[in-house]
Amino acid sequence: MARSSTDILQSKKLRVTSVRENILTLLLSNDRAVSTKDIEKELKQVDRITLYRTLKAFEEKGVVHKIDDGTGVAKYALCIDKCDEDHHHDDHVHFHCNDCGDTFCVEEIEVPYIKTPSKLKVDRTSIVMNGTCERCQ
Amino acid sequence: MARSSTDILQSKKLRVTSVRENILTLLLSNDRAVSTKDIEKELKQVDRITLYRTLKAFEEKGVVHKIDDGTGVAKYALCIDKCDEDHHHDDHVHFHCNDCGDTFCVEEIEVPYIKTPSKLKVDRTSIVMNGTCERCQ
DNA sequence: TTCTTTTTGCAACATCGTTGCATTAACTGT
DNA sequence: ACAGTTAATGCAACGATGTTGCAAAAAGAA
Repeated sequence: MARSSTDILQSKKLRVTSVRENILTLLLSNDRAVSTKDIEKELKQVDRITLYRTLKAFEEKGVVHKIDDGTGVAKYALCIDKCDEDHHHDDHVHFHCNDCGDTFCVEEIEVPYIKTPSKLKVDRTSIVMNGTCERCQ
Repeated sequence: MARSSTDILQSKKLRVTSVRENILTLLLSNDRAVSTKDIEKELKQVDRITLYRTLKAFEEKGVVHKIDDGTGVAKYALCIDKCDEDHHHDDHVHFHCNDCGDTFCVEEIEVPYIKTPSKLKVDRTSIVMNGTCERCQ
């Protein structure tokens, strides 16, 4: 049950650096998915390229998962503990609010089984919902 | 039941130009969704900017719908006759083959009803499946 | 502390998409 | 068929997102 940024990095065998700790701390304090722009705005000293590479490293190690909410900019959210480098637990629905623009994971809903034509071999199903979130109604 | 590119343009009150007819003809002859790059490759004389604007116009009039299959590049597919400028019939699943890279609409499957936390007001649900298509197995 | 490996930051580049503006082509009414 | 209006096209320039190569700096191991 890693909860501090340092713990998470060490448990995933990632070098503990201040950049990584800062990014991870920001992710820990957000329940919504954040974009690279969000992070750049918060952590002004972080180099853009480093940020991309850090997030890629996090993704590969199962620390975060990347969310494509249809807005065209990638967003990232912390993986819950089930994630590792082999398997991402992002089988939940992602919700994007058209008002505030926030995107977050809806852990309550599992991706349902959808019957597909037998000719197709389905590996992954991703569901994005658009609408209005609780705060914006 | 508009089937020729000219018919489609006229029925949607879009000016009939050779660029539009060429793009539309290409879309008509493809069952898979095509990217701007695909179109540029086929129709070399078409200006990139014109292409983007044409596709945007088509989208607004309900001639095509834009598909985000998670690869980062937008793809377009002809709307079936139900589409108009107010409502897009893209409530079907989109399937992206990881082998050949093709993306297409799976008209057979309607987007199922998914029970959501009552706090969320859902306007739209989009489902993208990843896997292997019939030809690639 | 020293050595090795990774990370960082810079520059430069690639791709996707948009905006402004002048030119050209398509439609409208007569 | 023609002139006038409106919309589409093509060019240049720009913006946002993301990547690669390389040298300097920092982390971890001995």
